[in-house]
Amino acid sequence: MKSQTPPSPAVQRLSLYLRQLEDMAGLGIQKTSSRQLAEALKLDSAQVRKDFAYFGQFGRPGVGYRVEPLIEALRRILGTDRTWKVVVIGAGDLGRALLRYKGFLSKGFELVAAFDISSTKVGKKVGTAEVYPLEQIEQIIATHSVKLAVVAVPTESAQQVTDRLCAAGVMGILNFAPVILDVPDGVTVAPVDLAAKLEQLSFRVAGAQHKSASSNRSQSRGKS
Amino acid sequence: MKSQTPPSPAVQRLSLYLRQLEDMAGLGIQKTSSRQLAEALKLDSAQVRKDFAYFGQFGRPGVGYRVEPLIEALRRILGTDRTWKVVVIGAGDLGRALLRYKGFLSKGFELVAAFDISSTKVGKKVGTAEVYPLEQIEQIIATHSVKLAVVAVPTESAQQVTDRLCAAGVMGILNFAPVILDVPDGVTVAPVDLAAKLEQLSFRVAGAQHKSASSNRSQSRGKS
DNA sequence: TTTTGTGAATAGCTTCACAGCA
DNA sequence: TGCTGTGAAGCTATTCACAAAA
Repeated sequence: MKSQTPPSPAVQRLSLYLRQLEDMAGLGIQKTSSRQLAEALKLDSAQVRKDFAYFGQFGRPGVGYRVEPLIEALRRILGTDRTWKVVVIGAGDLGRALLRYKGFLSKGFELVAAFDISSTKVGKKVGTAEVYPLEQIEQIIATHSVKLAVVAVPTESAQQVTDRLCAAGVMGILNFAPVILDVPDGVTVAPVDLAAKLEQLSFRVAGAQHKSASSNRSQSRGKS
Repeated sequence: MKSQTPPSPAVQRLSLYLRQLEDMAGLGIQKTSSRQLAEALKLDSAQVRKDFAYFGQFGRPGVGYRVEPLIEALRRILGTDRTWKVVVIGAGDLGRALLRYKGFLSKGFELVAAFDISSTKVGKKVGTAEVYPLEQIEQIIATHSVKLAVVAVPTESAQQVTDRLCAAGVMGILNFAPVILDVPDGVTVAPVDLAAKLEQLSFRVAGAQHKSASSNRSQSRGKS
């Protein structure tokens, strides 16, 4: 029980472990092992054990891990043992696609409202959320105590929207705009740059062309 | 001119440098320095220099880097000095949002076709691409020599669609389905797991709650 | 046996610090 | 002086390998 600070790659893998364990639970599987998890996720089994060890002791030597308790533990660690309210800024194609995506709720994220500058979109319902005018960002974030937001606006308005979100109390931002957002200390940004992801693929594929000895194993990251 | 193999984090940052340089070029800026780039991207200036050094010598001591030549060099390295044809599998909300996104073309990616199982979507045009039935995947990939694909289908069909793509000659896959895809050697997968990204935010925000001494600087990474 | 948890060893990445060019 | 390119140092993360638990 040393409890060092967890490497951030380990925290990212926690999401993968959780997903895999949820899949297993759905199949009625009740126990598993670091080896089984490692195989499914293409990792080293020692890595699985070490990742868990940063957060506590969850397994039993000679036996392995019980699926359900481990799922609960990972959710507690990730903070998704409760439901987070999330707002989406920008009800363009991408924003609306996210609002309609069914997978967030079961993972602990409820999209409670969307915001858009265009009056043709305001008032419409997309998925389970209504689209509000930008003016109401502060009010709705405050009344719902929203801590997480998705930025899906054009690049030009991303920073100013972010400033308002931070001022209104948002602490985590999923950013789809291809720009590095400036945020105050304590606010976390998770960038999603799709063009950059394609560029990484381009690099690997173009690189694999000539030097046929591509060593790089990669379900690439994400770093990402 | 040692040309070690580039660390994969360095390759990811190449996309950031390129984006920043393109922004600069758009503003008419003709030269820059590792310090300037580092500041804009919140990195260390030595890191910027080292990242470039993996691929060659692009700057001049005492002067810095010329923006335009550096952009061209980075595009060549990333393989986006040409245009890649890309297909999108799945014309649901997300697939259609991607098909309508204007930002890919200028980055060197042309969405040439979409595929969907639903006959109500087949035949429609979304963005600049037409939606074809799944049966035509092999034929269209072959006739256009498509090397990159986006998987935006439900989790259950992601692996089988992937198998077909790989068999048809696709070498890089941007995967939005929350599952680890099995691919043959030489094929690269870039996963985009949005729920996992939100979980990372949840972890940071929930963690920052009690232990107010959050040390983790982070435009987090994703890695990914 | 099997499988965890973990110190020790290794590998990988980032930052330092400075020689050399402009 | 200002800035690059780069070995060396320092730090972080992964893998090894084994003692202890079941």
